[in-house]
Amino acid sequence: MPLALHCSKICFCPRSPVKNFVAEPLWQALQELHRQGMLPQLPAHLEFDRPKQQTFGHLASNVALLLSRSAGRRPREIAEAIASALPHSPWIEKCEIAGPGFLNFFLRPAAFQAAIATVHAEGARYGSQDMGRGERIHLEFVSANPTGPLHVGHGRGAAYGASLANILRFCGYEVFCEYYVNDAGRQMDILAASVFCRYLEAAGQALPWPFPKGAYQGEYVRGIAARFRETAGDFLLSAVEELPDIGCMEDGDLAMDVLIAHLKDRLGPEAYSRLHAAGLDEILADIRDDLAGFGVHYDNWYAERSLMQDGAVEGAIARLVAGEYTYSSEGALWFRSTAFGDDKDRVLRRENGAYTYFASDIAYHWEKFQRGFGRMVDMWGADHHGYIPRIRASLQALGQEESALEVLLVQFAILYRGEEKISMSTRAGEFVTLRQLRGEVGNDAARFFYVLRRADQHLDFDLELATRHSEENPVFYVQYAHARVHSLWRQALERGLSVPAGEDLPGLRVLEDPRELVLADLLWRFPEQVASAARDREPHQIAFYLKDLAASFHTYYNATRILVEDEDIRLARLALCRAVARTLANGLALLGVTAPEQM
RNA sequence: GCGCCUAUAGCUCAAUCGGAUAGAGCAACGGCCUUCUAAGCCGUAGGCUGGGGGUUCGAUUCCCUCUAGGCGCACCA
Repeated sequence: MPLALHCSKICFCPRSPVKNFVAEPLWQALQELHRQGMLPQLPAHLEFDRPKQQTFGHLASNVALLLSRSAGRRPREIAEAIASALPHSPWIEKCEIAGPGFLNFFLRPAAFQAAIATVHAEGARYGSQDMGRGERIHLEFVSANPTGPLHVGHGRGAAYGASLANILRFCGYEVFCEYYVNDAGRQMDILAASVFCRYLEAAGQALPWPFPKGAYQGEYVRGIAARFRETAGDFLLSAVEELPDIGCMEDGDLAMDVLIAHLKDRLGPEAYSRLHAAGLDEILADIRDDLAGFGVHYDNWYAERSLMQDGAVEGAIARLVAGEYTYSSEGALWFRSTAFGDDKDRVLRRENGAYTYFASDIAYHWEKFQRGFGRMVDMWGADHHGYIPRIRASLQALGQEESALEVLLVQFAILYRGEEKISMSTRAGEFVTLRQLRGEVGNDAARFFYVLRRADQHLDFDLELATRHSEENPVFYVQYAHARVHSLWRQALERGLSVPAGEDLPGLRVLEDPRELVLADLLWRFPEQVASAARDREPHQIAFYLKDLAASFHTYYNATRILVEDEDIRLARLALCRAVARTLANGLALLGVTAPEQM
């Protein structure tokens, strides 16, 4: 019977009582009217809205409005017929017709009491579901160049990606998180040259020109150079002879290229690669450690160089060539991306024979498909949005299902300290690192603040606010609600009052206060919210839900005495509070935020 | 110039693939601690959802246009 009960808004959560409580009687009524001939067509699925206004009930259906056309009758007329055809239900108090033809369902307290029982029964799994049905999904996020420590902009991508991974896993997807390491290419050479310059300084060798402005200016480069010199000795000094005079060069980028070419030539492949690795290895280790400390974990770190080494780049390009999507011009090999809607064609192999970043990225995405991922989600900085058309073009040219790639753009986080805006530039070495941020505001506040906005919105991150332990700080607001519940437990035990024991759920029929029902209604909503966040790839929905739930709890707590003498009432209220704490903890866990039992 | 994104209360942001009277927090104002944590609660005020047009039972949401911001337009990554 309920085959067609796929309700996109409610039935994402198979265990939501709503489906059984309202959808089934409604479906029966619709079928009855269908038999009677009033409704020639039935909807493919039922949807419910949660009305913003209490007078509109707990759940609303617009089915009468939708069927109006095919039935050739006015919506209200249909609504009235449906309402009178509804079978009796122990969960439904009444059904009203309102507005243009909405059916507003009012539920009995028993329905909400059942929701509380569900939370207890499912515990840490409450809110989880199988909408993903084990589908494999590849998540790539952060993937910052290993040319320096992560800064607060990367932190946003990290928090967003890790939270999204948690949410998708909770929804039954098999999630694979990967960090793409851009360890090949010019930026890494610039890092190597930067380390070289600092190395000379550490060795007491004066540079014949000022520290290049095209090099990485950050202090961390000095540290890397000093440690490299300790372990590797002075062997790099051979490259000092006949250093090119780049001091007089106007073009900083060109100057770096000249310096890099000199180093490669003078040191030879092996020594140069040691210099190259000195920066890369240390910075990558720092990034891994930083992310792990932030609660962000990857299943794999994928090296761009491995694509070069195992021929994946050549293989992918060969396919493009074979498909006649390429041409040669001005000594370079071009991909005809304009054939797939890109603004201009793109270089794959430069005049000097080196592959572009784009070429390895094509190979990388091709390789993801080879590994069997039917769906991949890339999280990129918003400044890379112009890159999307060419990647999509390459997927099409390679005959891949283009819709399998989702690109989520993460806007920059703009850092403030009160009114003061803190500007950042990696190259100039002026930035607040993620590590500094974590030290200053803590992991919990950082993780929560980062996902408090939609990813595609600019984020103003106020360090002052995040560190303030006050009512203005939403993360403490939510955590405090959780801690309060545990405080109740401690209080009860101290006073020798009985509390709900183990698996046994006390009778909940005494929970009839409107505030209690509102709370239970919110609990009920959690699985729906999780599903919605997963579908839209929007962790902020969880953060907002948690703020709502915490607010409702604080209201309830202030208005209602929990630890009363009457044991039936006390146990029932404690069970409700416990369910709130459980739900808060589950939600916070999805965001990588702790749920302290005491504050 | 072309393309993408954005525009909602004084500020920062929500609004469940189009729903009913657009919601929170902060800031402002007024209340609540001899009682379970005041890191809390209650109340008041605050809006032509940037302007205009279209689609329909119904638009903050979809389409067009204008305005104002952000970002991107490399043989960098």
